[in-house]
Amino acid sequence: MDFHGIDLNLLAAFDALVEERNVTRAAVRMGVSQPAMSAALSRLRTLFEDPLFLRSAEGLLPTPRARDLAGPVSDALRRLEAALVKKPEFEPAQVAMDFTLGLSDYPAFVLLPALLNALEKKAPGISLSVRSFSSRDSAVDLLDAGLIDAAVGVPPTQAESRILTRPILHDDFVTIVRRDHPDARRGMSLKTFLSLPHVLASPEGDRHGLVDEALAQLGKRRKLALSLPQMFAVPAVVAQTRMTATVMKRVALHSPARRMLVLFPPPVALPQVQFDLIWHRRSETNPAQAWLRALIESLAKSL
DNA sequence: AGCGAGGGCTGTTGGATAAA
DNA sequence: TTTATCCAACAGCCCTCGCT
Repeated sequence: MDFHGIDLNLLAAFDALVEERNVTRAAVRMGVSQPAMSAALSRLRTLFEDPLFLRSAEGLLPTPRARDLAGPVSDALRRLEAALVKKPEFEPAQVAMDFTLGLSDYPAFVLLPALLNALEKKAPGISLSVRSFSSRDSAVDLLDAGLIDAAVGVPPTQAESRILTRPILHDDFVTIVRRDHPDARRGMSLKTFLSLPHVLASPEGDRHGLVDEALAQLGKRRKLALSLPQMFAVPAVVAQTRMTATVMKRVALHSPARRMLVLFPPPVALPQVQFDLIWHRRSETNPAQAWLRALIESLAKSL
């Protein structure tokens, strides 16, 4: 067997290029600079006497030679990794470390109490930092930059091979008004719903939400009196005004203003809201991060 | 065997340029 | 506009070689 001239790191670079189809992202994945990855690609081209990847509008396209090599190289690297890198057992009770999670408001509200209680019991040496994010794709940016270990939020708009997701939380909407509201004694009909001023919680400050989309399909519009980014302020506002709001059920049920509110099924059909656990492929096999993800998933299931 | 010098390789940053 | 590539200058590591 003659491996003369073949550097295993070059094969790892090739594997990263096959997966990412982009020199810059492959460089990030390998923990080297972009020029270094470009140089590695140049050495691979010399080694295999083939251009391997060609630039196109869709990114780097593998040549037939690169496609032939991709599977065997990937298999070989996985086998070598399994054989050579004996991963240490992760013992949560013994470690001292900090995890950073990206959480939008709702997952932070729903998950954090249970998560902190579980960490105190199972891993007292682990502390948490939380970074908030507003738009659905900024979680991906934070993961790409390595600023967070995982995120929980609405699924990213575009599927990316380097970003992994799993649905862990669902919730339904309810329409809320204050308990002694004179216009809602007989329930929440569509007519009543449309006659009341509405509060909309929107992280991006939009004045158009899922309710407005559902109403538009019926050819209807509601009166929006207030749009605010603080989702958890909405029940308190509704409890002390004649406004109504349509919010996720847990937001209403766990609000301090819960006793002053009455909850109705929304008079328009609204989809269930889904929140995903989101993480980067590079942390897929990290024992500590895998343990944290499994813990978050099991806690979400038990809610 | 141990040491130091020299050279090659590969990495970095910073900048320029070409191509999609 | 974004991304890939190339270049220059420099740094660190490792191997080879010659010497003791």
